[in-house]
Amino acid sequence: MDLRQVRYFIAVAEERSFTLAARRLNLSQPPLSQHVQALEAELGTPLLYRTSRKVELTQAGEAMLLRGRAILQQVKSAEDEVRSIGAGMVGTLDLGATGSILRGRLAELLAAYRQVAPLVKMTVYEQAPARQIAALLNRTTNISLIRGVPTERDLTSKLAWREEVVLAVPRTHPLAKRKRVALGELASEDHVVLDPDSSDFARHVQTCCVDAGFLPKVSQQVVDAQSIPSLIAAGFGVALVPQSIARFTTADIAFRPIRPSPPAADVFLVFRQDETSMVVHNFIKLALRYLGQRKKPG
Amino acid sequence: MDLRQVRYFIAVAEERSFTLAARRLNLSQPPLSQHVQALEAELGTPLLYRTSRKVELTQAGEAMLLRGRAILQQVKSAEDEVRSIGAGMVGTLDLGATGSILRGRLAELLAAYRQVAPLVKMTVYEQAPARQIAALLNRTTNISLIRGVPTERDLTSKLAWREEVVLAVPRTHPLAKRKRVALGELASEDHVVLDPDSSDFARHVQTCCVDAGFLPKVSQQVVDAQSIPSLIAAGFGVALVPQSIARFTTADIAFRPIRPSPPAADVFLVFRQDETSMVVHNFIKLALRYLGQRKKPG
DNA sequence: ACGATTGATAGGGTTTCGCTATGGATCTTC
DNA sequence: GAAGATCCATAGCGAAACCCTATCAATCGT
Repeated sequence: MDLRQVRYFIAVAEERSFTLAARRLNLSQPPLSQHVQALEAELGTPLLYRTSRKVELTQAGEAMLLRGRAILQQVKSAEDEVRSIGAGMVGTLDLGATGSILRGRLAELLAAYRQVAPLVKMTVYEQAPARQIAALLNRTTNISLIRGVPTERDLTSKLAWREEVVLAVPRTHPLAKRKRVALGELASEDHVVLDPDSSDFARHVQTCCVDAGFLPKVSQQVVDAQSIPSLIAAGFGVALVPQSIARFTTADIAFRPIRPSPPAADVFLVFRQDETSMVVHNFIKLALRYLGQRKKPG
Repeated sequence: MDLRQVRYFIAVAEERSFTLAARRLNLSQPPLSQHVQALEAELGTPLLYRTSRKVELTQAGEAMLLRGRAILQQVKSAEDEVRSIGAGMVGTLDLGATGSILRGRLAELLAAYRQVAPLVKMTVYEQAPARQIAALLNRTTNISLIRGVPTERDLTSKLAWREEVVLAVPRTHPLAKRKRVALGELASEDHVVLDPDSSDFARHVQTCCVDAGFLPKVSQQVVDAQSIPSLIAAGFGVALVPQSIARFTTADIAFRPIRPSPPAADVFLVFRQDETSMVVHNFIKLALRYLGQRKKPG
């Protein structure tokens, strides 16, 4: 059985006429007769009761009409679905990110993406960078956002955005009065730092300080970047934080740029090199375009 | 989209190889590649991720595989259904018959038919002959069993069976001692008769009696042939009944042949000349064959 | 490094497809 | 009531699709 035969038969059945159906199908009448005959021969039963004046459906024809419509509908539905998946507009997308990135700029990125591809089922896993790499490699996630490029050969990285390192101090602190601060001036301060085991940003900051000639004196170590502002406000000292953390600020805290500025903390989109999912590629394409448009968001 | 393309793609997807799939399809490998390419081009997305060493499904391919299987299954199911209907093994069959015929030989005929075509939904309407003709003409029923051929030009009749007219008398009646009885001998008897308005058999008997030179003296008129035996047993007189009524007999009654025998009451299968239902034609064919095999049932 | 295997591509013969022309049958119209 | 119109089926022909064999490019295994 051929879909063309089904389409042709349905046209004849609906028009109750070979001639009209042929017109509708942009076809001449003879091949239409032949195809319907072929279908009837294959099914071993007449589908149409023909007189030279009118065409009526047999019972088998009635059934064939209903079933044929259902088949064509299913075919169309399958085409649409496959096309959507192929275009990366339908499917699943599993992301990995650390809490600070997730609640920072990633949230706005995901919101923008959801507007473009609302049928994609997104899941975000909040995990430490090392776990994210592992998850990418064992195909638990498709994309990760991490600071720094992983060395694994199967992974590709693309720069998502750069975050300047800024100083967070209590408003009562002497440095709060300054317009900008040099990194070396923080050698004698108490520092609130993130856990370097789980935070690439913490390691980045540590490297910057070592390059500036000192090892920060740790008054408090935290796991979640969001807890830093309240600790600063409570007088635990100062902290070097990504610029984006400023969104979680309170009135008690001031943020000041570091000058000369240390290297920015770069956030990368990381994914498998052999990734086949069009959803993933589509997301990456849209994300880079979106992030490129607004390099410096509020 | 073409069913062949779908079949070919499914083979490749299942075998994870063009070469093996081509072998399974009794086809060489190049046209297989081309058909899959054509399908991918039409859907605007790759379905397979090919290296020169192995073939894997893309997400779109996974969806296409599932949908394709469903489509082929539905096609096969449709083919089976249409074929069955075309062979007259599935569908509906509405019959009309009078009570005596229905509870007589028709019951056994329907039982035999049900064994052959158990999927046919049968409905039997018990109605007077005139209503049966009307029901046939307005397509309420497909087939009727009536005595005598209707005159309507749109109807076709085929002899189903012939029923001899026999005499029913109480065992105490003088005629019960006879081996056979002539019709003329019944001129002076009291007769239990069916309603001639609703019974072709009653009219047939009446004609026979008139041909024999008398008009039966009616002691009692009934509508249902089944009530005759008990009335005979109760002494209401004699009755001329179809042979098949003997199955409802009791010990108090004797049946005797009429000699010389009057014309038999012929029962006909009647149906529309333009009937298209294969169920109907199949039933008629099977019924005539079945009835022909056992002309004289017990 | 070389042979074997896999999928893609090229070219040719056969089948299928769709078109025009025509036939047979019925309905409409004058 | 006969002629024309309409409808579906058939016949014959040119074009397109299809499937084949032969070959190429790339990768895997020895």
